[in-house]
Amino acid sequence: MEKIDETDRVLLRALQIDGATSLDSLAEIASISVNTCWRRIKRMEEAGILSKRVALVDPDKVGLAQTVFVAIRTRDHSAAWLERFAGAVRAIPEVVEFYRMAGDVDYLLKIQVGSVPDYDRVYKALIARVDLADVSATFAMECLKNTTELPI
Amino acid sequence: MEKIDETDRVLLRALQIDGATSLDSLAEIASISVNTCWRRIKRMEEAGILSKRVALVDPDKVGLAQTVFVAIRTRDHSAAWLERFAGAVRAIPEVVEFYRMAGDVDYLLKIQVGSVPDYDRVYKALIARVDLADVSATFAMECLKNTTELPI
DNA sequence: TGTGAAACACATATCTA
DNA sequence: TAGATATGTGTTTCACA
Repeated sequence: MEKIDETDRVLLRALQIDGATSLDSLAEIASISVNTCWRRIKRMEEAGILSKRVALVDPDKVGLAQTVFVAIRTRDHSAAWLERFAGAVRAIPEVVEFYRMAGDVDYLLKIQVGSVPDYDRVYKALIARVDLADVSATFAMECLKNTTELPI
Repeated sequence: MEKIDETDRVLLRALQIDGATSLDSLAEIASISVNTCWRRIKRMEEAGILSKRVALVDPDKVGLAQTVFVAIRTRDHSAAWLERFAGAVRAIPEVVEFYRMAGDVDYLLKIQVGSVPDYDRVYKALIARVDLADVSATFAMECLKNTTELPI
């Protein structure tokens, strides 16, 4: 693991808020030269600390305001089954997050769709592909916070 | 609501994957001139469809690999209480997502920390600020997918 | 919509402390 | 290891046709 000092953290915080911040501004914020700043960012990109730059799209504005959390219990716990299951779920673009959990729920999915009927289509696609013991959906009524900023 | 055509969608898809894609490439992908491309993107930025450009940081590489989902039930359901509660929760940087839910869980938080003891500190900070009926945490063992790309 | 030019930003080299 | 300076190239932004 690459080590990160406080200056790196300052850069990461700024880039998490605005990924288009210029090198000039970043150098000023971190009180280092533009040159050093460029080298640090390049290093963090190469180390995979800064994984990518993306544009964020407002879900409301494109008709994808419905967030659904889906808790899944499975029958089969073999490695081969998991691999098949994980592949199938990852391939569904509406599934934006997907975790294997501790506790009595085996997997948790976060699904982003436009409406409840849209969710139903994703649900059907899901159960058509793999055999699941229990699938239970909970709908979000309101998004109070959703950030890509990690607490660095 | 601004209307979005298929060309806009092509641009959004490309920018969701790589927010640093040059206007030249975007224009080529969408088969439009650089100029038109620039104007479309500007329009979508102004309309808030493209909400921001950010750099994504790999949680593993900065020691924030532990994701915790916290289901909360409340005693008080007044608007004033909700406002106070929402403000307090939003201000906690470890809380990266926060939803008001339908069903028997009132709120769901996604918390990003480095370890279980770190989560405990966030938990204590949370219950110190607001009175909650029931708080139950579930830990993620493995992240199988986590994307900012909406299924546009 | 398209052209083009000015302004800006990036990536790298070289030299210095 | 970090900073100053210089420079060719690429990119964005915008006025005008």
